[in-house]
Amino acid sequence: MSSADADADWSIQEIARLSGATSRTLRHYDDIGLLPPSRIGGNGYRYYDEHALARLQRILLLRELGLGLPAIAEVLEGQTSNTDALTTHLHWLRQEQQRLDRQIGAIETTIRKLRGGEQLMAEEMLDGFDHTQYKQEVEERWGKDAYAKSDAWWRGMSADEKESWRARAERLGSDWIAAVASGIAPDSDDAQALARRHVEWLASIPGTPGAHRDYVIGLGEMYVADERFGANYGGTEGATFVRDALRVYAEANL
Amino acid sequence: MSSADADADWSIQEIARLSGATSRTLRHYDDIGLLPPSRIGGNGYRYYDEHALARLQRILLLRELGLGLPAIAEVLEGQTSNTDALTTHLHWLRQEQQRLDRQIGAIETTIRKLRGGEQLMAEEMLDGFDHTQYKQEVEERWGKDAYAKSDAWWRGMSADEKESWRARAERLGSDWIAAVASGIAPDSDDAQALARRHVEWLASIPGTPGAHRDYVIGLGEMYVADERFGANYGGTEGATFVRDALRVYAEANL
DNA sequence: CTAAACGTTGACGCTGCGTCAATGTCAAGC
DNA sequence: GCTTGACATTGACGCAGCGTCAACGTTTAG
Repeated sequence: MSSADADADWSIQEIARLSGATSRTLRHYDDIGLLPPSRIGGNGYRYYDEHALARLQRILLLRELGLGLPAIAEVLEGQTSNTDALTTHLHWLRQEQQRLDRQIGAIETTIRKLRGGEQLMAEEMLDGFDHTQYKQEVEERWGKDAYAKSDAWWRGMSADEKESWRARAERLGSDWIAAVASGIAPDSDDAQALARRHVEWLASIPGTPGAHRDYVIGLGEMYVADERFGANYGGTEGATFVRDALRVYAEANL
Repeated sequence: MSSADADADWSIQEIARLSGATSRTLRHYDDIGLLPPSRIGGNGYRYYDEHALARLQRILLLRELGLGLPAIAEVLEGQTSNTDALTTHLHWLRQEQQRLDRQIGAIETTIRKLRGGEQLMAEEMLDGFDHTQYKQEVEERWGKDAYAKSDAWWRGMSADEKESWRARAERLGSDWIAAVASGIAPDSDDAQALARRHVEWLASIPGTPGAHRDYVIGLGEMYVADERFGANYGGTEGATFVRDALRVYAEANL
């Protein structure tokens, strides 16, 4: 009979799995009165029916939108309408976003200042390279004019082009940092995909050897050796990861 | 002698005022070992010298950029370089921003769905107006074709124009909500400036009476009476504030 | 009958202080 | 020498939303 289904209720773990919330969360919602169980067994166990499940779904939906539990409670009590609550919350989110915008701008400015100048990216890159132990090797292999060529390329760009290039470099750095944070290995598929992107990015800089095996490997070493470069990849730890990933990639594909 | 100045140190309240932090914050920084006082009196009082003050300034600077106290400690200990810490933090801020972006998008979508359709803004505005107690008065004064005209105006806009108009309306709503939250009075200068903006915005909609005294006042009443409009201003409370501000403005200027 | 799985009620932890509370100290004026 | 007010101290709770033990009953499958 279907009445058996209609009267059914579930244990705390069962709705936890049905809804995606944890049992701890459900007990918390009970504690603060947001979602009391529909029934409590003689053993103290909490049981929930489909009514409670529906209420839970609404709670989780609003929570995903970022509303606080008290605000959610007001909506469910009918004291506040959905649109009212969401509009208010939307406003607060916009404030937060502006705050982040300002912080990001301030940090970018600070980082650039710490580097000692805005347009030194390219100079630093090759200048830094020269500072490494690989200087001789590089000059022998790719010529002493590599620096000059790249410098001319950089100076030839418009401000917008420079900004776009910088943004691209930052996105790459951001992804490297995320990769490190996620705990994957340098030889994993994801890391190797990043390495490929990195090499393609390098190849887009004229005057450099580009996708050349020893150049890529040497560059990786430099990221670790020179803090100014490592900073783009989340510091020494990140730079080490990038170096290892690049080496694996270069030895396998270049 | 200048040596008297060089050896000076300050009480906790004094550096609090010098730095802008509160004394509670300073005691907290002492508790967690982030900024110990340079000297502790026999009475247990904390005293700070110019060295400690400089350290405090660095702390506050990094804190403004959003870094956590443990991260700041690492930087000051020299375990992490400035650029490393800032780059890592920058990455985390970007993640947060994307999260907010997604939430904002989801909420806007939800609100529009709740309203029952995207492009009903203008229709709702005048339709809702008609539903109020002011319908007769409005029709008598401004003619029955006001709705039709405005409807035609809205439908004549391109998608981009509509979006831009919607964004403008949302910014206005956002500012109203901020005004209410800040606790100012409806007849304050700031609120009246908003009212002016609001009226100018109204006047930009063809087919409406625009900056007409009774129209503006009646519209304000409608915001309170009809929840669909009040939602744009943070709910009933916000709508009431807008109504009062508009009335004051209209009676004084129109 | 037993072990595994699941249930319960506490209670601490995290971020960065704001905010009392209870109490001691110091400088200035009478 | 005493009072007063400003300033100092060390706790300790509170906030948002659960995660994470801990210590201990209950149900269920084998």
